[in-house]
Amino acid sequence: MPKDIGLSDRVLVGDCIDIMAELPSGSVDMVFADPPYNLQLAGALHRPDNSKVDAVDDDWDKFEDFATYDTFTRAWLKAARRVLKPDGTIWVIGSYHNVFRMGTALQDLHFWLLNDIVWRKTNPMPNFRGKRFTNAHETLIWAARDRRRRSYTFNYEALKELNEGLQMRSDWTLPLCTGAERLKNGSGKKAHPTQKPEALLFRCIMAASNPGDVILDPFFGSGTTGAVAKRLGRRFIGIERDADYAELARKRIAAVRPLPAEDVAPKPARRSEPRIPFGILIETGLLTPGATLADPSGRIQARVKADGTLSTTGPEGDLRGSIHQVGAAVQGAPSCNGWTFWHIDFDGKRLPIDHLRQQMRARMQ
Amino acid sequence: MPKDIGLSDRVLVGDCIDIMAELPSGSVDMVFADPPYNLQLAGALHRPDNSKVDAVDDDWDKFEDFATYDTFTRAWLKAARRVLKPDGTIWVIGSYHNVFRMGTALQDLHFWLLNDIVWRKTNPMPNFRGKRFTNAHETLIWAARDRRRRSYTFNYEALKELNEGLQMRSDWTLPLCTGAERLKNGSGKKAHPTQKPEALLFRCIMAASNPGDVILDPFFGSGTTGAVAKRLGRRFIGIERDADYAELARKRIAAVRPLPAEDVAPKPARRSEPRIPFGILIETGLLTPGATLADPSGRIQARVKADGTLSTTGPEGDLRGSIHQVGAAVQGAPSCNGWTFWHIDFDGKRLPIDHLRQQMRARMQ
DNA sequence: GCTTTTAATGAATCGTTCG
DNA sequence: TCGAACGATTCATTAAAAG
Repeated sequence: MPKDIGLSDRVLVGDCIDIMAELPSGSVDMVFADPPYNLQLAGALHRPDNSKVDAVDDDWDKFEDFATYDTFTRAWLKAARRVLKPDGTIWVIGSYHNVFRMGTALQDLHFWLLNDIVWRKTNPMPNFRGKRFTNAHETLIWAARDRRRRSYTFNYEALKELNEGLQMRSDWTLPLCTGAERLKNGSGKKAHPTQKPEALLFRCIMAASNPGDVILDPFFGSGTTGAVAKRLGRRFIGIERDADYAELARKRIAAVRPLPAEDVAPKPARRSEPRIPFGILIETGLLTPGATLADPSGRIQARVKADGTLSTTGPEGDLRGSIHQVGAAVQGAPSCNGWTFWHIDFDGKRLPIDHLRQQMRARMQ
Repeated sequence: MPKDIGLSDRVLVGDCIDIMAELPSGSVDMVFADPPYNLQLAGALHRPDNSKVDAVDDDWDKFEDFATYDTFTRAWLKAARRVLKPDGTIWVIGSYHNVFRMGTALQDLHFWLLNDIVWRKTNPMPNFRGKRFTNAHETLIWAARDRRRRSYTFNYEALKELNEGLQMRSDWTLPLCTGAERLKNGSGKKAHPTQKPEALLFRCIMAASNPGDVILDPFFGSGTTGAVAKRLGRRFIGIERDADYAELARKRIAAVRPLPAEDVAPKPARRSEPRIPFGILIETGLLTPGATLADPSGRIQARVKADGTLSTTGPEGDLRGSIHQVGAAVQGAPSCNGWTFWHIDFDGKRLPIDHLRQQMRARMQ
């Protein structure tokens, strides 16, 4: 146990660069940092139902330009590196707005990148204007303080167990922090704009620290890092600029009870079969655009398009849409399972395209 | 069709920075780039059974330090930006070794990031030493040439169809390029170390280009970009430093047959349909002055005037204006699509007036 | 009490055309 | 070039309200 025990399990209020400068060097086992993302939002965004999106437009996320953001990033990373033990590791989380600048800064400051981890959100906010891909993930970078030191903590076996006996991969599928876990203020609104789910911190802390280790979070916010650290028997140092958030975090953590590790194992992953979009059969070449599909009798035919739609001529004119939509339309039925309705001739046999879906599932195992 | 047709559908051998300098500026619709990853492997890597992993250790992947890699990256990105049309977009792909430096360079060169995309590999190479998470993904960055230009190509509807009616997300699950698709040399070994799956290029090209567009790949390698571009009715310019790889790509692409044009046209977006002024419905008798329109619930009503305006009594007095203006006002919303907001009773059903617009469009064919 | 509908919301760099 | 007008656009969850 280090002697600086007095500093741990506390939330310090102030600028993280200043406060880290006061901490003894080489005293921290792991850093988790969720800094401002520098979102650069232009105007208000409305949903199709005309409601306004509650965006992150706080002052703490505003930077004049990339150079200002880089200066800030390098300053706190440098301070964090001094405080880390030689065998320590750091986690940072960000989106495409800032994560490339953080990754570059980490490499320039001689951190050694171990992995980039993708947090796949099961329930992200959609892209309301249809102008981009749904931004459905955030990126974490996990890095060692030094290239040379190879004795950093990585609880390989524990993570493998968490993943049902398979090596934990670099993509983690987890829901957003919503519902009862999301801290609310008096009026029922979210108390902090960017509260992270505890499951995310659980996995980072479980992977890269041991019970009794000291974990530093320089952008403590609502205190998720502290809550999970306490629950998993780790110590923590939180730094937060906003006194109200710091107080919120203190109260939250005070209510947390440390638990034996076996009681906090996450829910096992769902075993359901993965959904296979029809389009992937085309993208991977199992089906060719222009191919002809037919109903079980062979009387109704339709043509496969490159975008995964079918086209055919129905009683009321041209039809184009998904395998399910066109299948329903040609039958005059309210709905249709296109996977079992549409068939393709293969080796002289007429097989449902569900057969191709099974092949695809096997490939994607 | 542009006049520089002579340059497209060719594989040029040489340094991509030199060759791009010879191309006319603003002549390319989309760039796809899979540059060297700067892997920095310390020594040979062995599997648990002591077999050696066939890692990427070619000379083209060796850079002395980050500064050298950055200089190279900025030089080819700058050249690519000059060659791009003002509304063009660029895709780059990389791993954590180099993608942060590419993202930073893109931002510094005033590209405007649109998405980062995660390619989740269904069958990644495991981590043999158990010292890190299985590196199971690579990252693509999709960026517009300019922040201002918002008319870049994004075939939203086509991508949505490829994903069975749901918005395409920023995480794509696709298998590695293996089996018959993987090009082999005479002795049965892989002909190129980093051949990308055609399914990956299919999605990029389908999303961000139209048939006939020119797609430039400055690190052509085995020519996956060219093969998929040709198949989807796009033109391409490939640049490859290694004459043997260029020849491999030429032969590969020569065997590709373009799909029929009708099969590769993306599903058209609604905004590309001809504009119908509301007043035409009245002029042509589809709607009669004096008719009553209502909101979806039927609670709010308005009266159609002969000049194509609506009039109603709102909470703050009489309102009169376009279907959009009045719709916004009665909802207290900043804007409103009057076509979908206002309904009319027809054969006992309440239908949006967009239904009448569809009839009008059909008549005007 | 139970089921069905409706409403709310999440780190968002989210438009195009015409006069 | 700029302002005004047109009009295109959402998924998974949770929770409250309605039946």
